[in-house]
Amino acid sequence: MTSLPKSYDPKEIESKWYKFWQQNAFFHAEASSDKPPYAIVIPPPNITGSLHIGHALDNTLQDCLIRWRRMQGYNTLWMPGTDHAGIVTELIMERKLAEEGTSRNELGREKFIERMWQWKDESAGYIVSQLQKLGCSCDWERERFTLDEGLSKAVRTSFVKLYNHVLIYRDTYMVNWCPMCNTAVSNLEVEPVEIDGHFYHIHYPVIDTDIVLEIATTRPETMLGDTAVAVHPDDKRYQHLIGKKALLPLCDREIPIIADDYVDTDFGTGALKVTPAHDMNDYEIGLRHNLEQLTIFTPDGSMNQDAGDNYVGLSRWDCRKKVVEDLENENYLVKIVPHRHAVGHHDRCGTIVEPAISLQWFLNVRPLAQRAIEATKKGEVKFIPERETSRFFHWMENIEPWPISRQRWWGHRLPIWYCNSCEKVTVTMDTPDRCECGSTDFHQDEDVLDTWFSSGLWPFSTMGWPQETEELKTFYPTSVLVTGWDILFFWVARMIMLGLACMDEVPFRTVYLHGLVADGKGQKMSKSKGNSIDPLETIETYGTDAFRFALASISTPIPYVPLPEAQIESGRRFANKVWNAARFIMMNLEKHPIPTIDERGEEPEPLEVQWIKSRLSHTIQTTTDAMENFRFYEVAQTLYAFLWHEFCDWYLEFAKQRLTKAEPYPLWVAADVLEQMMRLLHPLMPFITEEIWQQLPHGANKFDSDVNVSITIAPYPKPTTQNPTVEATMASVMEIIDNIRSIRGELNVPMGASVEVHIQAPNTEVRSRLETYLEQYLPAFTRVDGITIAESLPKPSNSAEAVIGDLAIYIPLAGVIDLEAEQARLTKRHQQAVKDVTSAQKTLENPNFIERAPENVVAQKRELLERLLIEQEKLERSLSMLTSS
RNA sequence: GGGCGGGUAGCUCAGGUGGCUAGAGCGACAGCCUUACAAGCUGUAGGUCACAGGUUCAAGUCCUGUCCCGCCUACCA
Repeated sequence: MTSLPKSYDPKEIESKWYKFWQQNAFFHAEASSDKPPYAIVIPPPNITGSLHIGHALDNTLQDCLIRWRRMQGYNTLWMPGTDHAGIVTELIMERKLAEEGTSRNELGREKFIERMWQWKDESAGYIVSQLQKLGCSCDWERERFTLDEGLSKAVRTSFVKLYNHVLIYRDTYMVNWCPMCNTAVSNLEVEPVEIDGHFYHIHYPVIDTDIVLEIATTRPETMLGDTAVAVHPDDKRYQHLIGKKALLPLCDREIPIIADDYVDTDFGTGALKVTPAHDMNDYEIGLRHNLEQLTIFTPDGSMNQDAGDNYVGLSRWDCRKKVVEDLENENYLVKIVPHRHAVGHHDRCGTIVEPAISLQWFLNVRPLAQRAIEATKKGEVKFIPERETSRFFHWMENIEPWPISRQRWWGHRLPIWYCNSCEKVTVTMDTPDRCECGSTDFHQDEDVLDTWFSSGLWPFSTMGWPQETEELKTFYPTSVLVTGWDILFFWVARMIMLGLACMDEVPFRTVYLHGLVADGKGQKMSKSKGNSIDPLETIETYGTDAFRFALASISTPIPYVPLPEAQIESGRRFANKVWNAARFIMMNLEKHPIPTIDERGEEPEPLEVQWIKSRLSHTIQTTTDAMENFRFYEVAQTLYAFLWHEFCDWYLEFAKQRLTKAEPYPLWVAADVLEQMMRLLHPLMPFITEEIWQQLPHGANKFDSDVNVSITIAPYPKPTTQNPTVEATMASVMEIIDNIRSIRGELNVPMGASVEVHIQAPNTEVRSRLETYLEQYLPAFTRVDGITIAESLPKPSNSAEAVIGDLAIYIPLAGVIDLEAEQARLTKRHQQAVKDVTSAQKTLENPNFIERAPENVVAQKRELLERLLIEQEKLERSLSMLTSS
């Protein structure tokens, strides 16, 4: 008896094979090789993080590509690694510290970083082991971490290089400031969220007049930092006030009334309070009019001394309340109206960001973006789906300087030193020895780099840059980058820019941007929404292969791919189906072992063998094309349909039938087809395919001995011949079987009951084919009591009938047949036939169609109509017979 | 305000350059433990392809407009 259990149990099998693969270093890429290179760098997950559904999809697809190319004989490198993920990771640590009753500031920089490394060391293996559970065939010997020595050197090297090209500079500018994280962030990290706020209308009295100006603001507390009121120069209502001064309520400060085009006369009251230190637009107005920039917030988002004695120390929100109260008490508040508007939130911590003026380091990305655009236009990088290209261009064309310094500790410290004597700035790889002024006393910049800076170097820093390594020569530019469309700007764009800047070459040839996993309702899965599937739990319940197959199945080009539980169940059922097909074949192979090639005689190829080979070839072709075009859902669907509905539903039934007649050859072919299917399926379902593949017969009678070590390095199947004639013949046989089954089903013939089948086949050639094949095949699918095939034969009384073109199939059902049911059945078929005939006739009656449509289309239509007319006529005749009898 | 994606069976989705009688999975219904598989087998039902025009011999597919849904993006305080 075979060792395969009745149901597929993934647990043991999965851990067994992953170890085997690793021990044999199948995933290791050669730094140089005769094989063509194929490389993917992993989007590095957070070192302290755990596998979420987005990772699962992303890495499954990458693994599919990598395994597929490896089998195709490429020298494949899947470069793995992790990211230090600056701000998020620090935030989590800070939460931990708070629980311990301490804080980052209490610990101090050195101790804090020590803790971070400790935590990193503790958790580093976690995410890696999860990726391995998922089956990822990464080259783990090359694993990298963004804070590694090598990668840190890459960061410093690129920084110095960019600085020397005057692309990195320091500037005082308005940036988005997170009061929670106490750092500047880039505008990409700011997520605008629509919130229900208010419009506060406030009176600003104009000095030396009785006039009051009414301004409207959503942030009344910022008035404490107002240094002007602006109106549009053409606004008749306010023109006469330009040049006068307004009295700022609560502050007793006189501020100028200025004219600026920026002001929209139709919005609000048309009078704009100007807070140059706390609003991007006001900042620019301030620069134009040389206004004072009055900062009223502290870095942690409360009011500073300049907000005035009444407000100092209050939080932004408490201050707002108090300002509104005070305005009301002093009769400056006109009204408060509800107003919905977008407010920027820090995407890492959710805090409302504060535009603030600060001294930061910037990377001038404009020239880099220009190069990236040109390279893309030249086709050096291709985006899939193509629509992403326009999103990429749009962002690149409107790009702004990137603030790269972060007032944090966990990350790459800026390689910038300030002389303690003369203030001179030195940017070098390591601490400078001495300053121009002769001093040897320096201090390094306190800030670290935006995490995305080091991620931007990932495709080459992981391969040893700035050294000129063999890996870089072999694998750069990499082949594909696979990630979600949501980080096109964050990461992909930066990699392209930095790749061009540092390597003079784009980092990858193709960018495949997949959708984001959504729940059954189409909502993006996320931990915060609580609608997320836990990949590890899913793997535990369904098995990795089932999960991976489900993920591949949903990978259509739409932006949000729904992953309902049922999809994963479907994956599991499929795995089980695969398992049982293999089980069936192997059980029978024990009884009918495959002879070696020498022992084997010339076997005649029965129709079904020719058919399955042709279908397999077709499947290989479709699957390969789909893989080449990143159509993973099509790969999954094609393999599912072939394996289940052609191989299992039909071919194995044929093979069974042959076995009853002691004809094992089709079974041997089944083993061969299964073996090839395992290879086709391997990129999607690595574990079960390895298990089955290993159990299939190997050796002289089957495969080359040097590739039979593992399916991971077995060749990906290539299409052979396809045989349309055989396929057509088989299709007609199948159609007859389908019709007989349908009649039995609809007329409630019990499973066990045998029926006679009479077939009228006027065409000689068709008749002889049917005589050959039906005898062989029919018993495999339905119980028959004898088959009669003739050029013309009478319809037996009390028989059911099916019509296929000029064929008529009669099944005598004396005593069983329900005449009414049969009449209903035929009537329905007839109605459909009439409908189809009418539609075909309409087309063919149109002279323009005959004239202008391609010949083959016209011919096809004619054939169709002919066939439909015959069917219609036959059905009519049968119906009239039925009603008259 | 711009731009993109979507609206096809009860649900979730396929339907590259227009051309066989519009498909799949899941679900529903009916019947089956037919010794590979009940995570299975067999059969059945279910669609005026969002709407309105247009181009064409031919439109789910191309064009225009409209209506919904989602997303990206923008300095309207």
